[in-house]
Amino acid sequence: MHPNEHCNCRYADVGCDRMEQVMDQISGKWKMRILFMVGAHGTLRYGELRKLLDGVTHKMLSNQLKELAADGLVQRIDYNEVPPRVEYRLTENGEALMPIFDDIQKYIRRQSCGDCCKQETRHTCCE
Amino acid sequence: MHPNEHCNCRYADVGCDRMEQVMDQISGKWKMRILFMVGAHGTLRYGELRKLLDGVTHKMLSNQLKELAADGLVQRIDYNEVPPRVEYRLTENGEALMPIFDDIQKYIRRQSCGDCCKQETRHTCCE
DNA sequence: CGGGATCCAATCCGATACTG
DNA sequence: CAGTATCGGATTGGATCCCG
Repeated sequence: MHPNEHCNCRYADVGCDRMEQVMDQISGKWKMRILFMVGAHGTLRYGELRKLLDGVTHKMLSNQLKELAADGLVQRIDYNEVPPRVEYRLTENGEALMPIFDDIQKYIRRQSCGDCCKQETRHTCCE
Repeated sequence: MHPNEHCNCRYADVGCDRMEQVMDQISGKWKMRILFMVGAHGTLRYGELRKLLDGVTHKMLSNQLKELAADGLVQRIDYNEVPPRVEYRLTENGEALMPIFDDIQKYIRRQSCGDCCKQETRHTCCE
């Protein structure tokens, strides 16, 4: 039985395999952080991304980037230079997931956001 | 240095702790699936939810539900009956995260979606 | 029926060392 | 600089049993 047949649920895609696939692709500790950071900056070198993602280890970042690239969400651009220079940016598909982060920001703004940010610079989510 | 100060990134909230907190709350293998399923159905008993989430174990579902409740995303309603009857629904905060799933569906629809759904019933994402 | 407790396997993940 | 390889601890997750 399709889950929608006997309930009044609001989404037609409950149980859709592709939904689960996408959720898998962006769950995990670092996936969303990486997508968000790369998407926000447009283009990032490996080392820059590593600095921006607080606490990520070398291993995790390279693994997660490899998975995101395999899933077609980020693009890896190797300039074949010495020393190496590699840039990451979102693919068209990856860009298409960015609205998720707009939603999360809207979600944050609708709540009281007193001390949500430790940094001195004020963020839009705190205004 | 705030990550936005010297780049042209599109989001003001890069590095915002609250963003990371929310990402943590919805990452993990089952969190998004649970939120999506409960949100889509409005109200679900524990056993119903368990049947709908393919492959979830007793332990995982109860653990993840407890975390989602502690994070204020789902509401647990215990009717104190024998045998027990417990219902779950989204809190106001949980509801506010639902647009994420609309985004994922839009994301799916913009791609070729040939055999993304095994079920016989056609889903909107396949049309 | 809706959990909690326990034991154990799988995997995740961090630290470190190494490479072109 | 941008990775890969390896080890080991921490965490996740499954199976089972128990309880009101």
